[in-house]
Amino acid sequence: MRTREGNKEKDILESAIKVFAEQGFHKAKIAKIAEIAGVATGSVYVYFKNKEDILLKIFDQLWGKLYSELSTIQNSSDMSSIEKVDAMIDLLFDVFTENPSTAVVFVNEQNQLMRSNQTQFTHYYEKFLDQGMVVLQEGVNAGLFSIAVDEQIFRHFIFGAIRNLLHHWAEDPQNFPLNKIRQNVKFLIKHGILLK
Amino acid sequence: MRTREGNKEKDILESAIKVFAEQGFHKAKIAKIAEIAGVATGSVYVYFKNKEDILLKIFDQLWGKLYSELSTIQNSSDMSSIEKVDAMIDLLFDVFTENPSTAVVFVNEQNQLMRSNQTQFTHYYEKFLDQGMVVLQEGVNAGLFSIAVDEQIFRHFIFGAIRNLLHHWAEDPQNFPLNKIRQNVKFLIKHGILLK
Amino acid sequence: MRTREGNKEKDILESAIKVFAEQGFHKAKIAKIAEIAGVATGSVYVYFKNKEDILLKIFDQLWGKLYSELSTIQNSSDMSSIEKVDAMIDLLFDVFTENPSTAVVFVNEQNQLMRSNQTQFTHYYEKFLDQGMVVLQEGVNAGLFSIAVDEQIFRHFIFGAIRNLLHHWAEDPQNFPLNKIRQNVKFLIKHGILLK
Amino acid sequence: MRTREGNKEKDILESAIKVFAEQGFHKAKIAKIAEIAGVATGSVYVYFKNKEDILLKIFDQLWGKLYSELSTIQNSSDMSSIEKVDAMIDLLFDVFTENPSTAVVFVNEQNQLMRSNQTQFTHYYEKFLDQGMVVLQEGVNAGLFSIAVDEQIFRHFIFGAIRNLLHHWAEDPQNFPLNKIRQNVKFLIKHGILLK
DNA sequence: TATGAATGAGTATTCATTCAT
DNA sequence: CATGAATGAATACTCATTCAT
Repeated sequence: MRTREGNKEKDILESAIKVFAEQGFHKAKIAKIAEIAGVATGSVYVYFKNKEDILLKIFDQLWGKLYSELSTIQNSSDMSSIEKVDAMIDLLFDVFTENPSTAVVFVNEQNQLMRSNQTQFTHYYEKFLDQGMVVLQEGVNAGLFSIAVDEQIFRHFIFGAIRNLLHHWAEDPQNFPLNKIRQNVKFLIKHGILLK
Repeated sequence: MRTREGNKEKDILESAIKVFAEQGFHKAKIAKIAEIAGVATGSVYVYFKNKEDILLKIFDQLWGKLYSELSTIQNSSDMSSIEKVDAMIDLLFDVFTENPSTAVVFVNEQNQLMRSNQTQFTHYYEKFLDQGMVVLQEGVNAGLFSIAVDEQIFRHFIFGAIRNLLHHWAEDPQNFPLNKIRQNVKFLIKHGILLK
Repeated sequence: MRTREGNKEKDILESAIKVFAEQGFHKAKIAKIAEIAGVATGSVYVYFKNKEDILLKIFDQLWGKLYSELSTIQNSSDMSSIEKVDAMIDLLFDVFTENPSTAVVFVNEQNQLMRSNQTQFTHYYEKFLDQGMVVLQEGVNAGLFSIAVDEQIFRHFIFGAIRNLLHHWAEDPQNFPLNKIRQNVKFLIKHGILLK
Repeated sequence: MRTREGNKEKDILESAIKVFAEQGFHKAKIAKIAEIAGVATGSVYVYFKNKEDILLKIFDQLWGKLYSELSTIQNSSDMSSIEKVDAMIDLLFDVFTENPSTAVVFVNEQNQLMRSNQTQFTHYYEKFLDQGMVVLQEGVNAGLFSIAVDEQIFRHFIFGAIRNLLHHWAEDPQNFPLNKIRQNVKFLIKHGILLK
């Protein structure tokens, strides 16, 4: 049988994102992923080493894209550090808005995967985070950002905050309009909650 | 009773926290939890309905304690809203510092559990969050906190931030001294990253 | 604590008959039997060696009673063989009518028990059957009953027939009035289905 | 397919009949059934939903065959009702003689299964019994059979009698030559035990 | 490449039985 | 005798992975 133009690997990956988002990694069944992808169970193992490898490639794709786009922002010499931070936040929200299932998988599974698979996890993730650090450092150097905050701590602070918001948005999009979240995050990062 | 002293339920709960923290819920084996608790496998089912019930009771205990202590803070009429927010943050860091394994279990398992078990999840969690909202609202009413931020969004913002920081601290306590994290979080929440 | 006049062994036996009848032997739980009998789980093992022993004693009681009453019939010198056969059938129907749960347990469990526990099974059962054979033999000797039929075969024939009818009566007493069954059985045993 | 020839479903079914007959349903182990069938444990679940489903399919096969053959008898216009009854009895004895293990499973397990699984039990069983009723009714209408006997009662009478005899034959074939049983049953059904 | 029937290791849970009190 | 908390052996079922075709 000739598969027209079908990209089975892509089909399986997209199917897996849906199933992982709905069922969670552990409860997701390979047979179900294959069924939705329209391929045989065994075909999954033609393209992926095992179940975890699918998850790994999902994150590889995700962070590869995010890193690539962040690089573009970072290289925009006409943007201030403040604008770059806003653009970073927009980038995260844009990517996850377009791929809500991916957001759910990211929120629910990435931590566990990173724990059990420290060596294989995509290097794009670290590169993305490092790139973000550069933006922040530039702001500090330019006298725009406070030096009272440790960069590593800030990175986990802001990342955890956004991740949690995306999580709740993905579960209940109605009550958490993304634009409002986006504006609030930008404001909080810059000014905190204290007036003045 | 065959065993003179000892609270088996407590032993099992503490053992389970350790094992869940180390292996994650899915990979944790009941037999291992029983072994570490020093009881027979079957005894686990004398005190807990099933594996998930152990997790539920871990969170019930955790949020029960946090809610109780937050209530004390909230009722301290001699504290300003700003001091109360600081106290809340200290509370979270204190409790998790004293129970690092619980912190890991919280970070890794609570989301998944809440998804698959919305009805049974401890009500203390919601009460804790609501209590936190009251503190924030008081600050807004007192003209101390910005009204530019939606309360629900702020709650998930700050909660996600702290959770992520605790996660990285629990995994690598050396490189993330908790006191520094604590001070940075307090600062960021109040002032954000912008100078002035 | 003093138990007034309570005969715990009897209570447990009666409770067990109910539970075995409702759930079947394998699905019946000792804890449930104890609960209904109003005793502690462990007390069951004061009076019975194990679960199977309860069943053994149920049948011992049943066949002991049936054998005893059959002996009375057998010794009635004023009854003809035909009358004795009728009386035997009445006896079976009477005993099981008074103890429908026992009928269910007999029908569902005796075969399996006899298979797995050939040595311990109550000797009253065999004695009852042997006694029945004597009645039959007397009828043959008196020229009343056909000699075309093997006694062993007849014994299993009539016994299986009655057991099956009791089974259906116990499950659905409305649609199988016992008196009608009783009359039909007596007729069939004597005359078969052929007219003339 | 890894195995060239061989019908695994059939192998498992036949293996299960043997094991169920020897051990009884509850004591039978899936692993043992698989071993005797020459397949892996998991393969059992490729063909059967669960342990009970195997039993269900055993009875489906059994009663499907019996019903089919009884239909042939019933449609034989050249047989009298008396001959049809004889043929029915022969049919039962023939089928069970050829499959002694199936006879044992039937005798020991069908009642319990029908109780716990009223909805799923094979419809062939009821159809078989109904078909038998038609034969009997024809005999009554033709003035051959007594009308003193309720059909439902007769059906359970004769069925229980034969089942019990098969049971004892299956357990001890030496002492119960089937041909003798068969002849005796035919005689008893027609004439009963009374001379003349 | 693609398939899907076959595999078998792995584990939560049950419950008859025990025994310290 | 009576208790019931504690025990731990026993097993049906799942599902990621394989491999003959």
